[in-house]
Amino acid sequence: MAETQAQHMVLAVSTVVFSLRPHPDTGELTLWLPLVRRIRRPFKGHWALPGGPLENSQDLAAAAKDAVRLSTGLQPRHLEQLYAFGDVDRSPHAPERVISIVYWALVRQDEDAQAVDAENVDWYPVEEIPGPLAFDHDLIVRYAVDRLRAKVTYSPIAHAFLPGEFSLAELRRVYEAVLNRALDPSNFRRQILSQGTVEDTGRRATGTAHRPPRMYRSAPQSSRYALTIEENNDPVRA
Amino acid sequence: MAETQAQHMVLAVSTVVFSLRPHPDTGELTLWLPLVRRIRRPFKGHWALPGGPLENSQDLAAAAKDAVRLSTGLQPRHLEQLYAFGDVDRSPHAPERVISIVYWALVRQDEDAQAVDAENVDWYPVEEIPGPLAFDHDLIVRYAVDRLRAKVTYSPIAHAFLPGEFSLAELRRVYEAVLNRALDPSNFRRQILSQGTVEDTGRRATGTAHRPPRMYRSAPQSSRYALTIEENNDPVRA
DNA sequence: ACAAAAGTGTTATGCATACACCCATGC
DNA sequence: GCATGGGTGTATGCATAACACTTTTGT
Repeated sequence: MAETQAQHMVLAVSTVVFSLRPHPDTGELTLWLPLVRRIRRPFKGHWALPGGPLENSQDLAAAAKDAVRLSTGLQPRHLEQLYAFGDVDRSPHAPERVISIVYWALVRQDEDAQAVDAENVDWYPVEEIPGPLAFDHDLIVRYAVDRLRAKVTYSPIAHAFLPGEFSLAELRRVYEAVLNRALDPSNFRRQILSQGTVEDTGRRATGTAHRPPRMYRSAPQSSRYALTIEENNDPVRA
Repeated sequence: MAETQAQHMVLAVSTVVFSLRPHPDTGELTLWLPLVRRIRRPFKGHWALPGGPLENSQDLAAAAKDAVRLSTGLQPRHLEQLYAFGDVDRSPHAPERVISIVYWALVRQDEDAQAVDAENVDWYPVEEIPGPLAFDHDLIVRYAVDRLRAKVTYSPIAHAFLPGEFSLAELRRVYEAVLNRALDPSNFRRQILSQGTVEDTGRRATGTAHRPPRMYRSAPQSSRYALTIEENNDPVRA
């Protein structure tokens, strides 16, 4: 059975990598992601998600992390499995059937500034993807954005975009960029503080043109699950 | 690369199948699932989730559905991808590395009564699994139960356990069985009716030993997504 | 009549939203 | 002083929960 499989299937791992950068026109913070221009068939010349075939000795998450590192030189601060895509007809012009296990990742805003893009890699705002992408990657990107937007509302993943210390206004701007809508500063403050997901460092920012804000750090999680270093919600052994 | 993969990996699809049956001791409705006793190494003699290697011409969901049909003769009324498990060390004594894409499914209570279990298949209450299961299937079952419990609170999947027409008390008992706690009948009624996920058939049940309840059917979904026949929430093409 | 479950009404509580207003700093 | 964003206080509406109460059937 394994032999039959082997000749006609490839198992690949890809990653949708999110970062926050100002929009070139409006200057507003928005979601960006890196794409890789394909240099071979099928879909030669189209843009695609970073990824590649799964190596035999690699865990799935490790392969997803490698996709980030190899395309951008960055280390993801949050990594989580999105979905496995494996319809028989999803790679129409490919020699083999491709099953893709897709992850999504967040990178820190300050680290993103030092991104070293590999050959044929470019970043795009999620609303301005140079489509159609290769394979079913348009669908995957849309799904990943939906998941990120949903998850940010009930989980403290937004912290993963920020450095170790941040003001609540910075955190709010992250939420606003992800959700693409303005949030009330005072209510946002109360909600975040009541969650207990951040703690006051006692320090304040300096050099602002106005009242200096308190700086916070993200608090150690008190989930009933043991969390992995990426703070994802994968099923874990107790 | 594909050749290297081929010799050492197998891609399998398994399904966690949930049904509702009375508990043998208490008589209370609880979650059950079918397990398959392994007749070959590795984990010979242990119980495992229904499933098998992915056929080349099969979509992932079709393979998951086949796992249900071949083990129990049943047709799932809800089918949804759970997670892809692929750690290098998850199949320690197997000749090859196994990557499993796992689905979870719900079967209707009335159809379950006609289940025809295959050889070496038996059902167990989810809280009384004859563990340890093969591979990492204990972990998978626990994760699937968590997902079901979470999803039932914000999605009308519970309907999938019930036949075309049902009373709100029957629906409530489904929720109570899944969540494993009692729910206030009056508040439950209001919540369900305000969601608009059920509609009154105009008929009433007969032969009850008390006031006959109205019968409802599940209402057509008005999601912004096109839904598949299984009513899952997989990413779909617009 | 009584038991049992269906179904309605009322109230309390907590959370999200909206928004008025004060605070502290650089210029 | 004034502009700017940080930060606090308060009223309102909505969803949930708790529970008293009425209705309708079979026995």
